[in-house]
Amino acid sequence: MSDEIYQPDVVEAKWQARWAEQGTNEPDLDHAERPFYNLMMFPYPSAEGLHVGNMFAFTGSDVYGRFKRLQGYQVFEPIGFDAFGIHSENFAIKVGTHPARLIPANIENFRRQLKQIGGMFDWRHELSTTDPAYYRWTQWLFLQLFKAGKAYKRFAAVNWCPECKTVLANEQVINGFCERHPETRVEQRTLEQWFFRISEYADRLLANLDDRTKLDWSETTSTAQRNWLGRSEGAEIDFAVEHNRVIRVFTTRPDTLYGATFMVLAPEHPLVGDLTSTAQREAVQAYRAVASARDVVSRRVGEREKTGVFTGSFAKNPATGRMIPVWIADYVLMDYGTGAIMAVPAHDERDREFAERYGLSIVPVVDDNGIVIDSDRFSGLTVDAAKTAVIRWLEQSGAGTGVVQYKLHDWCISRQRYWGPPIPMIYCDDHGVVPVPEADLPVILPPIEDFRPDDSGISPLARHEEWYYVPCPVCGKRARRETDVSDTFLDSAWYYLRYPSTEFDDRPFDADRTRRWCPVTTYIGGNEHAVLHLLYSRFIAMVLHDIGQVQFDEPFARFRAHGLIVKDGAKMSKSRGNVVVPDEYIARWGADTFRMYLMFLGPFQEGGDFRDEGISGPRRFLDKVWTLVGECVRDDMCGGEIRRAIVIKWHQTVKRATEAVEGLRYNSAIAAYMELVNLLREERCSERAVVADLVVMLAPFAPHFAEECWERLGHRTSVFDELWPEWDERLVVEEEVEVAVQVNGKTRSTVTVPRDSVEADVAAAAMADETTLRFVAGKEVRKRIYVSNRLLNLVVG
RNA sequence: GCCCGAGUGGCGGAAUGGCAGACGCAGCGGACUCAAAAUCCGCCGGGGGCGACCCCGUACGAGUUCGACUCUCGUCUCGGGCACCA
Repeated sequence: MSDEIYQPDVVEAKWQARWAEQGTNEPDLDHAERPFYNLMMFPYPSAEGLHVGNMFAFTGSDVYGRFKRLQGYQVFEPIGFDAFGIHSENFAIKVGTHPARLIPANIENFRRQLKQIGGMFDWRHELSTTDPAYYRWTQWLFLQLFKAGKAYKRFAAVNWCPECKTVLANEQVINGFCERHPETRVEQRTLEQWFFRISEYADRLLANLDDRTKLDWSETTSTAQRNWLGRSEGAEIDFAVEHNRVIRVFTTRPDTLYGATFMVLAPEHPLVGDLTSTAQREAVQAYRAVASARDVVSRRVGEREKTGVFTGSFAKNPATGRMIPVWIADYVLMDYGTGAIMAVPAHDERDREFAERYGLSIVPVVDDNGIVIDSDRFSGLTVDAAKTAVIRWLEQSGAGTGVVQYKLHDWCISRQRYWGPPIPMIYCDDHGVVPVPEADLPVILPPIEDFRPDDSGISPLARHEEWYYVPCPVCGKRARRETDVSDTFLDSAWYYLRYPSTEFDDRPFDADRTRRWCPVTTYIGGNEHAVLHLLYSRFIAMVLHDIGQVQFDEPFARFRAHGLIVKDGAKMSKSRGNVVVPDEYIARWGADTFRMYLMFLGPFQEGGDFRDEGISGPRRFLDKVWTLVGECVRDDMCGGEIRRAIVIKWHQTVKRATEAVEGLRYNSAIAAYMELVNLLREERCSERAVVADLVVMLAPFAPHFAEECWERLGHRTSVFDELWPEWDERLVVEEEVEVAVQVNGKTRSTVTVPRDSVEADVAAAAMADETTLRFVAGKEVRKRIYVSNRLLNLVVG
């Protein structure tokens, strides 16, 4: 190979092969003394392959992992494929190829691309969620939750597309219509489905967000989780109705109880039937029919016009003693609070709109200053004081209690689909719901060809009798399998636990391995998973902790959300047609240049704009370093004494780069390297010690390039067996510094003084400076502010 | 509507409250070349001055401070998330 010309393709092929041969990226998982688990979100292997956004995310995480390795950690950086799920299945249906045939080809392509960009992946521990050796344990996980009482079955509303003949996820419903059939209105159906009791964990999921020892996360991500958990403090209050029944409501405004002039129940509320008078029966039934026909999505976010129907019944306001009418309306949701509200039209916009439409009375009970009025003994209190006082009164009188509500709902994990792990449950006429014995796992997903969903509302698996019928594990009589598969988010809720233990086929995760490597040291991923994936993973870890399976209850000690790559001002997406395919850039410029460019275009946590022109800069930079290394090898040009300015810049660069990389400000680290190289070139210096440090610091960004340079410098071992350089704080500042001289806060001049000069000396130098004097002449210096080695401000007047 | 995040040259962006625009891209001028590419040297926020230099400038308006891109309050714009959550 020519030493003079940098040929990325040759260099990259050489080092990728050598890393594989020598196991460079394979830490000793059983004996690592400084283990560092560097995790990135595993991709869904689409047919299109990895795009620039994926490459950006993976490279940024890889840079950090390589940096930690150079700091002396044993870094485990695994990768895998999130290959089950509705995306893969829908794509398979669209192109008419079975997903089991489609996915391996996609994975093969992803694997090629991931190797191509030079990630520090430990390929011994690759996994795919579709592998029976993996989903066996996903099913095992379900059984542990079932045994712990954290999984249960109940009826719940789902979106149903009559054209697709299947259940849709909420994201697949666009304004009440099917994503794939824009003319077909989505309906609501009620099916019996499996749920996990995540809402039991709401307070713990919330509390840990504030515990930095367990959870050091991007603020945007923890804020998103806080909002999603949706904690509200308030009260549950009972309103008496006829026949000794009560309507229980939840409110965050117990202070407005005296202003509650009517009640509203969700149309599905179980008391509606009993409360409906004969005269109103027909209207109520019609309204309920309309509400239940509407899909789940538009029921929530569709047109906001408030509609409702009077039930014919009245309830007694426990504070005023007045009888108030009970209505039903679909703006009240059955799955939040108690499914019933006390309406306070004077102080709630929705209630006001409803009251105005139907001519219901509006009674203000809070004045403009936030003081409660017309509320008996609570009048005159502030809103906050009244909340407390009303709750105390409710509790004393037995009419209600103070409660905390969360928006978080239990996690529905049933999918009436094919491409997922079958839920490992069996239904027996005599023994009811029976879990599949753990020894019988995995319940293999049968390789059926008619995997498309049909009209029945049950999974395609139900059509296959040879699979569907199974002996009851208890009595051996003919029983039926659960035909739903589990949510993809269950696959990804525990994959980090599997990675260190992929070679064990008799346990999901080895206890020693898990203790050594978990929780994950640093997790980097997209904020689109701020709630679902990251929340579900936390919940699963808590359950596993509580049943004694793992020692931690938070899976990701540190999480950082990376930014988005945009193109032409818009997020990259297929529909916009602005997706950039990385392969051609890598072929033209080399993987290292591509990595450098991605890391240079903006702060990693903010993302940036992908522009073709920008990529030549990092390539020119690498070419310069290549030349510098060549010069260093031939003739270590300023060997002996290095110029002072270079020593200073060298130490500054180490400092800046160390701090920038640790803070994921990769663009700043690269800029620092460029400045150092520019100076070395100006000074015609290729001092060996400086060049060697530069190559090491460059290694996380341009790993193949750095390895090659390291070898050219005469080394036989991998550059990743080196240690990241350290700086000497005393050598970060020049012996002579230029201090800015301000007059009344405006910079007017500079003076050069010895480093760490005292204020009086700097002031003397300033008063000898001609430019400064022009602004000070004839005026009295009333005050001086001195910032050591930086600035002197003279306040004159 | 609510909650985050962000507004700095032609562009991407840099600045523990201390010389705004580092670094890179693009552009302009020059060197080398028969020529082009590559490479190298120089210029590169706006305005004024022959010049040393001066004035203005970090979305907008106030404030705190000796000093504000940075902190506080308000306004506007963009991006993202949540959303009939009582």
